[in-house]
Amino acid sequence: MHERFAAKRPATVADVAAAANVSKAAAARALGGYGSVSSAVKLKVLEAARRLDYRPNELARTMATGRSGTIGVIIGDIENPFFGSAVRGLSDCAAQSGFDVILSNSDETIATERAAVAVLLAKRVDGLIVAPATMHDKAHLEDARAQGCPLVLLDREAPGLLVDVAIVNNQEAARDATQLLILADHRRIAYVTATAAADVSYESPEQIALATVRSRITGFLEASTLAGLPEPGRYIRLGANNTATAQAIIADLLSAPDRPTAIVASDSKIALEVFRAAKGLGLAIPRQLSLVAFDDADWTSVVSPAVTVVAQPSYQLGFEAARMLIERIGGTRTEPRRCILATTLIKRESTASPPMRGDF
Amino acid sequence: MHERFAAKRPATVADVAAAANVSKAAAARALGGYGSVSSAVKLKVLEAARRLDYRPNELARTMATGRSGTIGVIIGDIENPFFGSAVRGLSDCAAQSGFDVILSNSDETIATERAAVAVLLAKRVDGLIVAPATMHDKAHLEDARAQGCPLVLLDREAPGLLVDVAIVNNQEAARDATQLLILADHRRIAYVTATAAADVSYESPEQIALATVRSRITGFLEASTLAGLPEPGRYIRLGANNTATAQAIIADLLSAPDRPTAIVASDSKIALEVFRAAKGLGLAIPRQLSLVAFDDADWTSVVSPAVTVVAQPSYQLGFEAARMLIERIGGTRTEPRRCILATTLIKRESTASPPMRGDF
DNA sequence: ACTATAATAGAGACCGGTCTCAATACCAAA
DNA sequence: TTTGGTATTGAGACCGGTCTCTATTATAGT
Repeated sequence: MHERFAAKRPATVADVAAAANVSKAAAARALGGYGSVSSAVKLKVLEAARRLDYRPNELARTMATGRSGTIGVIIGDIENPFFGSAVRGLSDCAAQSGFDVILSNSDETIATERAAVAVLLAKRVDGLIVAPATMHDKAHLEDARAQGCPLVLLDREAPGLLVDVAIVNNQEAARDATQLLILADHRRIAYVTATAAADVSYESPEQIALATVRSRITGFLEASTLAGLPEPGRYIRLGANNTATAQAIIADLLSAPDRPTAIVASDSKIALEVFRAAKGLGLAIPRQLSLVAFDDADWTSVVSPAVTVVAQPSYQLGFEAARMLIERIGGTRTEPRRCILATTLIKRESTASPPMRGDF
Repeated sequence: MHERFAAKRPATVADVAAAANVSKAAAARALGGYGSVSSAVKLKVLEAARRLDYRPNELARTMATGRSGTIGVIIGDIENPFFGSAVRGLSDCAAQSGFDVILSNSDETIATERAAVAVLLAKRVDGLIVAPATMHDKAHLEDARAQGCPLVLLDREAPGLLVDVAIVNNQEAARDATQLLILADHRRIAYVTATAAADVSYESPEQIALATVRSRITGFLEASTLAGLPEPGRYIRLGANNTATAQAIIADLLSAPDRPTAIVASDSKIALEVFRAAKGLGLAIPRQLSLVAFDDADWTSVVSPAVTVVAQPSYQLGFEAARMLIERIGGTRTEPRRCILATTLIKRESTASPPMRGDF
C-alpha cells in the first residue's frame, strides 16, 4: 500500500503554494526564479516543492511564455551516416544552449516533410532546421518563416528562400573530385547519385530537385567539359535511392561495352554498392575501375583498397546550423547568412589510371 | 507592403469564432470535430478558418486533454547504425498510429539520460522508449512509471523494472557465435566490447552495468567453459567506447605473445577497428585471425573477407517497442511483456581454423 | 519621527485549446 | 396545441504555468 502504481496527479505550483502557505504567484516566482521573493518564502516553497516532488509542466510554461526551448529538425534519413553525424552536431550545440531537439524523418518526400513542418510548428518549436527534400516546393518553409519561426537550412539550399544555410561548396567539391580522375587520364567517368527522378538518365539541371545534387552535377560537368570529354552527361545516373535500384543502376552501367572507367559516388551508401557490384562483376578497384565517393564513412578507410573520398564536415554542418538558429532565436535580425564549410578530398587507394590508356 | 516578414500572431479559435459569428465553443467543436454542430455552422467556421489560415495550437490542446500525441525516445548514440535503424523502425510504427517522436541522445551516460527523462516528462510525452545506459540506476525510470507515463525498454533490460521490453537473446547469440569459433578449433578467443568500466579487463559480471553486454559475456563464457577453455575471461576487454581506445585495446590484445586467434566484436564499430588493427599489424583475416561481429552493418558484407556477423533485427526491435508502447498508451493494463526477437548468425568469410592448430 | 523608495506579497488575467452544463431550438408524437 | 426528447448553442471553468498590477511591508534618508 505504498503508492505503487499510483499514477497520482503530479504536483502543480498551486499545490506547492498551498503546502507552503503562500500565494500561487509567490510560489511561482520562487520556483521559476524570476521576480523577487524573500529568502524565507523561497525556502518554504522549495522545501514544499521537494516534499511534493514538484516538476514544472514545460507545456504550460511554453503556453504562457511562447518559448518552448525546443528546436525542430527535419532530415531526409536518419540511417544515412551523414545525417546521423549532423544530428549529433546539432544536438550537441543545442544542448550547450539548453535547447532540446525534436527530430523528424522526411524520408526525402515532400509530403512527409510538409506534414513534419506542420507538426513542429503546431508544437511551437522555437526554430526549425531543415534539410529540404526538394528546392522547388518551399511554401511550407516560407510560411514557417511568416509565422515568425526562425529557419535554417542544413546541407541543402533552396534558391529564393532567404534564410540562413549551413552547406558545403558541392560544386567545387565535385569538380575537384572529377578533376582528380581526369588527371589520372580517365575520359569515361560516371556520376551516380540518389535523387528522386522520373528517369535514371540525366537530361538537364531542371530535372534535379535536390540543391546538393544539382551543384555536384554542375561541378562534375564543369570539370568534364573543361577537359573536353565528349558528352559528359551520358554517364550520369539518378535515382539510386535504395540498395536494390542502386545495384541495378551500377550493374547496368558497368556491363555496357563502353563502360566508364571511373565512378563518382554521391554518397557512401552508393559507394558501398559500387564496391559490391565491382566485386560481383570481377572488376578490380582501382586497376579496372576507379572510385571516388562523397562522405568519409568509417568503412571507407578500412576496406581494400581504401576509398578516396570527399569528406564532408557533417558534424560541424549540424553544429553551425544549430548555432545560427539559436542566434536567430536570440533575436538577431540580420541578413541571411551562408555558412559554407570546407570539404576535404582525401586521396586513398581507389583511384588509378584507367586500363588500356588512351582507349575510348 | 504585402505582409512580408509580418510574424503576425497566428489565428486562434476565438479569432475564427469571431470571424464566423459563432461562439468560441461552437467554433472549437467544428474545428476539433467533437460534440455536435449544425452543418451550417460547420461550414461557416471551416470557411473562416481557411480564410484566416487557422492552425490549432497543439500545445494548448495537450494542456487541455493531457495527451500530446508524442512519444519520447532516449537512445545511447544516434551515430551507431544499430540505433539509427531502431529509431527508423520505431518512428515508422509511431507514424502509423499518428504519434510523433522526440529523440534524445544519452551519450551512454546516466546523468544525461536522467536529464533527458526529466525533459521529456516535462514535455508531457504520452510514453517513453528508453535504451538505458545502465541497469543499476533506474530511479528516474521508475518514477516516470510512477507518474503514469508508460515505458518500454529497447534492446536493454533493467532487472527489477517491471515494464515491457523489446530485446534479443544476447546470451544465446553470443554463445552461438563463440561456439562457431570453438568448433573451428579456436581456444584463445577474445571478446571486445564498448561499455563503461573502471578497468579494461574483466573481473565479474557485477562490473558490467549494461544488460546487453552482461548477457553476451555470460553467453561467451558459457560456451567457453563448456568447451573447457582455460581462464575464458582473460581475453575479455571492456571500455572500447571510441575509436581511439578501441584501437589501443585491440592493438594491445593482438600484440601479446599468446594473442587470441579469434575475436568476437560486440558491435560493428569495434569490428571495424579490429579490421583496421589487423591490417595495421599485418594479420590476415581469417587465416591468422578470425572475427565474428555483432550487427550486420552494411559494410560487413562488402569488405574482403566479408565478416561473419550476428545480425540483430534492429528495425523490428524499434518497431515492436513502439507497438507495445502505443498499446500501453491505449490503456491496456496487463502484465509486462518481453518481446524477444531472434538474431541470425550469418556465416561469411571471416572465420577459419586458427594457425598452427593445437598450439596454445 | 516621517516620508521616500525599494522590496515583497497576493489577486487575477492570460496563453489557446477542451469540455461541462444549462439554455434554447427543433422535431415528431399525442 | 402541448409534450417529450434530441440536436445545437453559448457561457464559462479548466489545464498549469507566467506576468502585470496593486497593496503591503521593510529599509533608508534627513
